[in-house]
Amino acid sequence: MASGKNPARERVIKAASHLFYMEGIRSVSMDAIAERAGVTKKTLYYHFTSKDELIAAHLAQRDQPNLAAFSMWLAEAEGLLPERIEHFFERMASAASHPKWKGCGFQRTTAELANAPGHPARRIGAAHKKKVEQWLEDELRGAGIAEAAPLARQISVLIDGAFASMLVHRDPGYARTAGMAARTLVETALRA
Amino acid sequence: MASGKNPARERVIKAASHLFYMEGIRSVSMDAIAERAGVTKKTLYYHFTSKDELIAAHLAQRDQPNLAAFSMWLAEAEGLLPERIEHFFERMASAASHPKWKGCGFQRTTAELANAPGHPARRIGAAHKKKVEQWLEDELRGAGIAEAAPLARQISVLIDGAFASMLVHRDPGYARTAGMAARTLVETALRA
DNA sequence: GTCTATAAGCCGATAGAC
DNA sequence: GTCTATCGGCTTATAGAC
Repeated sequence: MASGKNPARERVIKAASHLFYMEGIRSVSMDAIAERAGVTKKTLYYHFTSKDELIAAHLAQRDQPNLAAFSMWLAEAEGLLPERIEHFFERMASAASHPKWKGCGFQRTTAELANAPGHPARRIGAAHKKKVEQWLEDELRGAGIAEAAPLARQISVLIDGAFASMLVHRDPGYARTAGMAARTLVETALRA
Repeated sequence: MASGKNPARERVIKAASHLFYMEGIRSVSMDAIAERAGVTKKTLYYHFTSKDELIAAHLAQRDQPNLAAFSMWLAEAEGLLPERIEHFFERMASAASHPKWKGCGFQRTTAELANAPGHPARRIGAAHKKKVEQWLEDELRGAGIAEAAPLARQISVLIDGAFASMLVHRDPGYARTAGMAARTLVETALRA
């Protein structure tokens, strides 16, 4: 479905994704998306019946790549679990150091749609974060942590806290702060 | 109209504050604010030269009450520091249980203004979070923690992570998750 | 309360593929 | 011939600002 079979549709999602992440949801117009995608608004509304649907499609497309990046950041790390977790947060910090970085798209979209709890994009965002949590739980259990679920939840809270703090203060150092906390929590769990 | 004890400017800020928090920044119009405040748009633009200025004023007004609430949540707690910190997060959870709760206004405003790093409201938001961090540091040091600064930073990341996670999943339980993590971190620091 | 700009969404028509 | 994907222009509502 999302293969190269539909150039225009793909270009629209790509354009929307870029603009939504860079500018925010509500400040981006459908006209701007159409222009950037190189299609007319008629084509845009042929593929997406509303802006809300396009917002959801944009987040849906970011789901897997995001999970893959997270997975890689942990997989590439060497050493024992505490060091590997800390490396993960170090990678968050370096990602946030890029000048175009503007926080977590899922979190920002959720914040901007706080008045629309049933919005399709909200569901996709929540599902994405749950997947992160589940992935963490599997990794922790695989590394020998017995009570993996609560620790995975705690680390996922630290991840989102790092995203939020780095954006507020424009300081990647907060990911390292979160990493130290996560390391302490993992070490404590390993001792139990 | 009904001025006197309730000056127009105050009513405008109060109306804006309510609408911005409930609906988000960009989805609230100046007309809606004027209507809710019971003033004409002429009066509104007499007190605030732009919407951006009003956004900043709204956050500035929330700064002190927010800090006061945080302070109370910790002050009212009994027991030792780890229990008191956990109580703080429990109070976050109960605040988030109210049906009208929609996350942290500072965090959501920052997210919505992610494309405007120099926006006055961004500076006020960042300053507010720094004050929270500083207040935590003072409290921790007062409770006998030597290296209070890094721990305060870690707990502030947990606070923002709790705000973000509770909003995404619409589940106050994430504040308790953050509370357990914070408790572990405090206990570890106390042992050092 | 008026102005100007711009937002989201809609419509009839059409060229090429099957 | 029908179907699919595309195009340009238009309507109505509402935005911020004075």
